[in-house]
Amino acid sequence: MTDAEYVNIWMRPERPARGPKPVYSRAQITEAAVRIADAEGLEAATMRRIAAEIGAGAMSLYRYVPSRDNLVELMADRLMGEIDVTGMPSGDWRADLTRYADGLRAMWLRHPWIATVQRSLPSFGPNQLLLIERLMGVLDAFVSIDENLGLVALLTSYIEGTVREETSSAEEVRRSGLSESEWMARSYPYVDQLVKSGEYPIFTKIVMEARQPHLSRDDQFRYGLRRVLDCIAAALPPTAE
Amino acid sequence: MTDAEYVNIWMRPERPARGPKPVYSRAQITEAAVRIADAEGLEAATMRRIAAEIGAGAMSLYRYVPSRDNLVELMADRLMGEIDVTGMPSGDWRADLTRYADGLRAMWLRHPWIATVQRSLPSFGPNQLLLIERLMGVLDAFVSIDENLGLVALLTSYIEGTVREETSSAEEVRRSGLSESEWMARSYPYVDQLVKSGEYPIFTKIVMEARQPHLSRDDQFRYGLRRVLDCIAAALPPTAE
DNA sequence: AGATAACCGCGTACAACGTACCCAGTGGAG
DNA sequence: CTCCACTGGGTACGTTGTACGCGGTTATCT
Repeated sequence: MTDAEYVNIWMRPERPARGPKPVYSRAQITEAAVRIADAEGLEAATMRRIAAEIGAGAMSLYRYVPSRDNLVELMADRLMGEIDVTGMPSGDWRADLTRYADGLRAMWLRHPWIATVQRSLPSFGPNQLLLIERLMGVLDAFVSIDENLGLVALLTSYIEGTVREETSSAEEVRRSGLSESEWMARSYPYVDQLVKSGEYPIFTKIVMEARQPHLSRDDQFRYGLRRVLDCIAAALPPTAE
Repeated sequence: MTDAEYVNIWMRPERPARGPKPVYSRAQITEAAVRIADAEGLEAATMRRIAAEIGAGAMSLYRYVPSRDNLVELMADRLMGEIDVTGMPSGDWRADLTRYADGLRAMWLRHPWIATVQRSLPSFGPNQLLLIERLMGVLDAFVSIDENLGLVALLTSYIEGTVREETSSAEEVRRSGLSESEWMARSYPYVDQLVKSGEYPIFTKIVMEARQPHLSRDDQFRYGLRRVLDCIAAALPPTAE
């Protein structure tokens, strides 16, 4: 079986049997790539840039990783490892799911570039697998596996959807290369024109509302999360609480 | 004001005052790009490829669109236009939101590449604006604008989250260039190894369950949607029904 | 009517990307 | 010791987005 015949990175052995000791490692490369993506966006994490970060030649990375796409999969799984799900299920499903929600959101806020990579089903890295076991273990005693999948998907969708909205404008500012105030000044005329046209009353209400003092992002998230958890509670048998 | 100073495509006028008549149009270019992306994925919609599709030179496109990123924004807004929200609010909020949900999901299934483009707040294209007005008009009479934003976000997150899951493995197959059966055969050893290890009982349950006959995707979606709508109903005042 | 300036389509060119290929050197297995 | 599977990495190729400039076209101004 040649390297090209692997369809999944996780099956490919990292260390060879013979030959000189490798100087670098998958973990080290992944770490460097994540560091660059955090600071300058995923598109800045090019093979040459990552190699330079760890002091290697560009082509050396391909001894450890079959392609850039696969490296991004490694990066995504590394991020999953940041979500603390130890001790789940604890017996208090609400507390467990809240901890997961906070952890997932915090991870996304640390690594907003994760929004641009779509994970696919077959890419079950070790960290993602562990997350699935622990997280779905929380409701496993109460509902069928199908129901469990649906409820976890609902929760995760809520978290990812809201955090996507939270980070998107910040990412846009970063990608444009403009300062935030300058970017706001550039965007203003368009929004102002829409508001003044009078054709978009609800959009206008949103804009006006956005200018008022609000709950913090955290509180807003918690508020919505409580609603989702209530929704989940309604799907559980009465024995669950 | 030079072209470079526009921060938003929607402010840039399409037609000039003087000079020869343009042969092409933004709409035509966007249409061609969407057609290519549907058939071969967003990454296949390169500037040269799009230009070839409409019989133009590669650089001609830049007379109509400032950059490829902006063209993708145009494409995304064109897709928003496919969601039928005419006649909303109709007075029956459940029916309205169900129609929106079905429309959004169907659009994503037609254009799965939309998952890879992250929309940002400032990019309010005409179709997106219209969608916001109609969709948020549905609950506008019952709740505050903040509450409305939260509920619509919850609904949209559910739809996009589930449809993302639906399309991700199909997209993976397409990107790999393998046939579906060949791809399944390649993936099998890894999943099998995980199952046989005995370390992932819940993952194993998921895999076993997936081999059994199921509700259709549509029915599964409708089932989850009903749960989300019930959750929304709980947040509305009693006068809403 | 003629001059002007703003626009048109598009060919050429360049930098940056992922990565195929090749090389000389290295160290465990026989 | 010999062998060869492996190492890091240099060179090179195809593809990408797009800056620039050309010669032709047309609405506006003198």
